[in-house]
Amino acid sequence: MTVIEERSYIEAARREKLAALIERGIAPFGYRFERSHSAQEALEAYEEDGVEVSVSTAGRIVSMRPHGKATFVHIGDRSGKIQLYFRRDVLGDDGYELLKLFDLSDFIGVRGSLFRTRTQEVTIKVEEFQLLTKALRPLPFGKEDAEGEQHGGLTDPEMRYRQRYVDLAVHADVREVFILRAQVVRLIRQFFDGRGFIEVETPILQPIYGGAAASPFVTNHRALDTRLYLRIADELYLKRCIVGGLDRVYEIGHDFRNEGIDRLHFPEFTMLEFYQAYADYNDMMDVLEELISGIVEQVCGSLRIERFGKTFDFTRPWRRAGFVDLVRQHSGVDLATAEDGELRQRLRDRGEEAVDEWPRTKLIDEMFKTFVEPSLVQPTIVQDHPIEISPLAKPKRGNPRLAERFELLVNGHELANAFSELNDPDDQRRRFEEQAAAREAGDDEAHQIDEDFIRALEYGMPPTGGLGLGIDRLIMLLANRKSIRDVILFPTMRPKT
RNA sequence: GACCGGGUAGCUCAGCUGGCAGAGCAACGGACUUUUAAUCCGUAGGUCGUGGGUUCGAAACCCACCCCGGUCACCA
Repeated sequence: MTVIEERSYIEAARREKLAALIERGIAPFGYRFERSHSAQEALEAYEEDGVEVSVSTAGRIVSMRPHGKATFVHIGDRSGKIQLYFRRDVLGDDGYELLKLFDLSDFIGVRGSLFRTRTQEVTIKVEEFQLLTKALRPLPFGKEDAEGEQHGGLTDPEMRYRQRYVDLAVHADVREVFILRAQVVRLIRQFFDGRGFIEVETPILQPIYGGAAASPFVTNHRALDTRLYLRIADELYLKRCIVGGLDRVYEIGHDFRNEGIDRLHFPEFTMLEFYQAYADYNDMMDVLEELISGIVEQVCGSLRIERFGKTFDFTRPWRRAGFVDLVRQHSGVDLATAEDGELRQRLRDRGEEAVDEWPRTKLIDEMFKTFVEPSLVQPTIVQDHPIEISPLAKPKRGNPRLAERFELLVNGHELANAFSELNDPDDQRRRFEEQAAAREAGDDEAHQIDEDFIRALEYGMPPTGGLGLGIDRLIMLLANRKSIRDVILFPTMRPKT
C-alpha cells in the first residue's frame, strides 16, 4: 500500500483500474490476438457504405473521446492510426462500462465493421473488443489539431534518448527513421550479395587494434588474463580474409572509438567495409557511386534530394578532385613544398590553437579540414592524399609521395574512405614503424605494429581495393537528421545518479 | 575538458526587481449516442535537479556538485 501511495496520482489511478480489471476476471496482460488487418490495411479495405467489411485489428490507444453512451478512440500500430467507434447499445451495459477502465497507451484488440462518420473518416464500429495490455504509465501523446499542428507531446531531448521507447511510441517520424535505416542496410546487403561478395564477421575484441587512427576502449579477458581492445576498424582482419582467398568480403558492424560525442561522432557507430581482390581505388570509386546512387534513388525516388535546406545531386559521375590541388586552391599552400612552420602559421591565422604540438600528419589533415572541407557540399571524391597520412594505402602510380586513396565528402562531412590496399609487407612494416615512431613522439592514436598482419601480407595478398562507409552518417543524410544520435536507437548516456 | 543555455505538476511551459508555486493538456468525479486539440461543471495533483549559504523571507540572489542540450576542444 505504501508503494502505491508513493507513486504519482496518475500511476495510482491506473493501478486501481488494473485491480478492478482483475476483480472482473479480465486478464490485463493478454497472450495473443489474431489480426486480419493492420490499421492502414483496414482503412484501405473500406469500400462504400452499405458494403459490410468486417476487420480485426489491434494497437495502442493514442486518443480517446468519450461522449456518454458513445466513445471515439484512435488506436495506432506501425502502419498508422485508425478510429474506433464504441456504442453502448451495441456492446451492452457491461461491455461499455469496461471502456472506463481503459486508458491512453493501453493495447487493445477489436473486431467490427467499417463505415464512414459524418466527417468522412473511415472508422471501425466495434462489435467486440478486448484488453491486450494495460499500460501502468501514461505516454505523453500530444494532440494534433485540424491543421496537423502538435500540442504538448514529448520534446525533452534527455528523455527522448534515455527512454527511446517513449520517443518511438509517441513519434511516428522517429519510427520512420529506423524503418528507413533497416531498408538501407537491406539494400547494401543485396548490392554486395549480388556482386559475389560474402558477408563475414571479424573479431570485435582484439589483442591489437588497428585500421584507423583512434583511441580504443580497453577491456580485459579474465580467463585468458589478457588485455583486449574493442575494434576501431574492421580493416586488418578483412584483408586477412583476402589473403586467405575469400576474394570479395564485406562486413557491417560496430566500431568503437574512445572519443568525445558531438553531432557527427558517437563512440559506438556502424561501419560498412568491403574488400575486392584484383581491384584498385578507381574500381572502388565506381562501386561506391553505384552503391550510393542506387540507395538514394530507391529510398528517395530521385537522385536529387532536398536535405538540411540544400539540394544534393547524386547523379553520376560525381566531382573528383585531388587532395593537394584542393588544399592549394582553397589556401594557396602547396603541401608538396610547404614547411611545417608555414602550415602552423596558416592554421594559427584561422584561429587554431595548440598547433605547435601537432605533427606534420595532423597539420596536413587540419589544412584540409579547415580550408577545404566546409566548401564540399555536393558529393565529391577527394583523391590522392599525401602518403604520410595514409599508412595502409599503396603509393600512387607515378607519384610515390601520394597514396592511392580517396574519401567521399557530402555536405562537408566524410562519408567514406578507400584505398588501393597496401600489399607489400616490407613497405607495410616501414609504415607501421613510422607510426610507432609517432607514438613514441606522443601521438597515441598512431598505429601499433601488427606483426601478425604483416605475416599475413608476407603470404601474399592480391592487389585489392577496399572501402569503409559510415552507415550512421549516410542515414543522417537520407533521413534529414542533424545529430548522429537521432539515427542510433539507444545512444549511451551518462548514468543517472 | 572550456564556455553558453536549460532542469518548476505525468507532459508542454509561465513565474518580472526576493514577498502565499501557476496555466494548458493529461488524471479523478459528473453531464453528453457521429466526435476528432470534442465540449461543459467540479476535484485533486509540487523534494521548484541536489547540497550549502545570504536574507525577516529564496523557485528567483551567491557557492559547490549532478544531469541534458548547444558551441568549441578532442576525433581522418
